[in-house]
Amino acid sequence: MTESQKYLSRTHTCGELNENHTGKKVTLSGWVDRRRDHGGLIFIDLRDRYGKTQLVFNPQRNREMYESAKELKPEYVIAIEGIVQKRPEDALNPNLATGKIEVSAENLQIFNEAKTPPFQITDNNDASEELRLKYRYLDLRRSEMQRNIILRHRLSQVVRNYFNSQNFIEIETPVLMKSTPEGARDFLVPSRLHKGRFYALPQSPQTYKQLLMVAGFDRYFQITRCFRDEDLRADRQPEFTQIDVEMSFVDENAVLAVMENLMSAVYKELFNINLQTPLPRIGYRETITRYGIDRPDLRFGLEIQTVTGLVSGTEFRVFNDAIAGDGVIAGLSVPGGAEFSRKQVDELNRIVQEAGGKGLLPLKVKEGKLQGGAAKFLSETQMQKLTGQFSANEDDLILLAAGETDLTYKVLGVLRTHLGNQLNLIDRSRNELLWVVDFPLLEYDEEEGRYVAMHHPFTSPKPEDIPLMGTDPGAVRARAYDLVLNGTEIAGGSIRIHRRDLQQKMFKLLGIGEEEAKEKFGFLMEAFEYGAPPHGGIAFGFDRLAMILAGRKSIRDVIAFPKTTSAISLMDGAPSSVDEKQLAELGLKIDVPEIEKENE
RNA sequence: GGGGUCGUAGUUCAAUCUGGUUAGAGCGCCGGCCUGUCACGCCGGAGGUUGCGAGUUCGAGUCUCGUCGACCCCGCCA
Repeated sequence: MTESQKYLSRTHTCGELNENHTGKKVTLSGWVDRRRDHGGLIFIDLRDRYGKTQLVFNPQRNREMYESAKELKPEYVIAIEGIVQKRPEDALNPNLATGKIEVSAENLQIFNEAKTPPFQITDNNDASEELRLKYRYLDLRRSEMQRNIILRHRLSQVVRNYFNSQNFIEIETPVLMKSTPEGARDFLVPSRLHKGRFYALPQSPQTYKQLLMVAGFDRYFQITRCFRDEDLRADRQPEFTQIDVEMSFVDENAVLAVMENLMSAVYKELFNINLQTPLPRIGYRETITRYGIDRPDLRFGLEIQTVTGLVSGTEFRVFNDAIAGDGVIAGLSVPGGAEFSRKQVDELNRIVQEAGGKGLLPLKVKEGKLQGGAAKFLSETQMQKLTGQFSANEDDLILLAAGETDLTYKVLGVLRTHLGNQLNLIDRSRNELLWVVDFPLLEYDEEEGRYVAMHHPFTSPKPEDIPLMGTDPGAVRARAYDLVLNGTEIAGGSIRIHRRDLQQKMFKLLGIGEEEAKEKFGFLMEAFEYGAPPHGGIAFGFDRLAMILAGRKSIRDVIAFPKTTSAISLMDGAPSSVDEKQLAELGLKIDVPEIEKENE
């Protein structure tokens, strides 16, 4: 029947028919979503990416159609020709865009039958992610996933339109590039023409976009894939997408303003939300002391207070040791926390210790006084000042931590995030964007015994801090900035070094010798000698941005074909071993004791 | 590299703590009935190497060890 039949070409999608089409002869195609067989009457929901439309097979209207509808099972791919008719008044479906009409079938074409899928293609899908990933093409049929992917598409369109309207040029940069030191592990690609040599996949197009600035493309952007061979997380995949941006003849303010306008366009176009700009800016040091993290979630308070001076001069060793060790005493106040059970407080203590801290000193606010192990060391005045600084009220719980400065703030940051979630303090309807600025240029890497770039080696130091490069490298601040949305870093960038001498100084600080610098970055250094403009830029984590905008907890939900936390593609089995012939062509030998057998 | 949660029917889970008869339920699937359903309804049925391997035991889904896999976190991710 299907072979001899003329191909039925759709005239409409499954999401667009309404009462105005009543009486029209139409053809729809799509997947059978559900069949409701009443014996004497069969309903079928036909689904495509635009929506669902109810088909009705009435034996009194068309006996043959009715009989053939009995064969139809979920996920069959069909075309149906029929007449649009209004539904009876008492059989409307207000939950469906097409719920006022139905199509009475007159002609059916089955393009393809379908096996029973391993999980049902429904919105309230509870299949395991493992199964969804293995059958990703089925998972992607679900409207929830389609919404995510379509939102991602709309986001990329807004981005392209915005940058185009602002005179930016989209330029593609190589995916096969030179392996560079510093940063993440590279994915390597062997070369057949040059055996024993390797390309690297870009961790980001950083050097290329700087060279484009030297070339005079003073406003560049690209939505591009980046690769980092590191361990995965809910918000980290080995390949991910960046919105990469670079501008010439700009300072921080110009870059930030362009990006704020981009975010305004995104919220306006996608959600019709007017974003308040300019966005707040907070210094790195300040965000650490207030939130214990460089990407604070501003959707809730619970700010950290530093009380080192306030509790000095006591007999309490924990405080005095911290002070003597040049550390801090800081904490936060939990509203109503005095009612926590012993077990709950122990749990918080455990979290702090897991994060590397020594522990917490809990102080309950009861009848205007503080209760707890540390309380007996505090004078009446100190207690009052403490409750004052924390703005603590009756039955609140002040949690203090004492110790080395960076660690103490870090553990309090972990504690703050935990409490924000546990106590449901996070207002999920809010979108809290902010800039974190004035990052340190370098951080000391204990393992390597040298300074490493906090951002990357091309980040410019603040001009007034350049003299410190020789004397106190750790104190040098960078012209770097991060954009943070609801506690997630969604973009990071900097004003770059554009002079060879300063770049060389930077390499030297990083322990990259002149030879190595020449060998790895000689092309960039040379370019700087032919007239490099001052420039700077930024890169957005496109997947993370899409994830947050889609209200998801994992970037896997906004990536069509993501990998598992062990970097495997469950659908196609990548990575896989290759045959000897391929290896021989590349001049490669595998030196792994036991190559794991691929499943299937 | 480290820590944690999980792995039982096609699927989502129960039975595991406290070892003991035939490993249950919802959804799906198959068959039957049903002309206004839309998560249709009703009746019946099929469906299991309890991830894999070893050990303890008279006896293991259950306890122990190993291993594989998924997910979350730390390290790592300029």
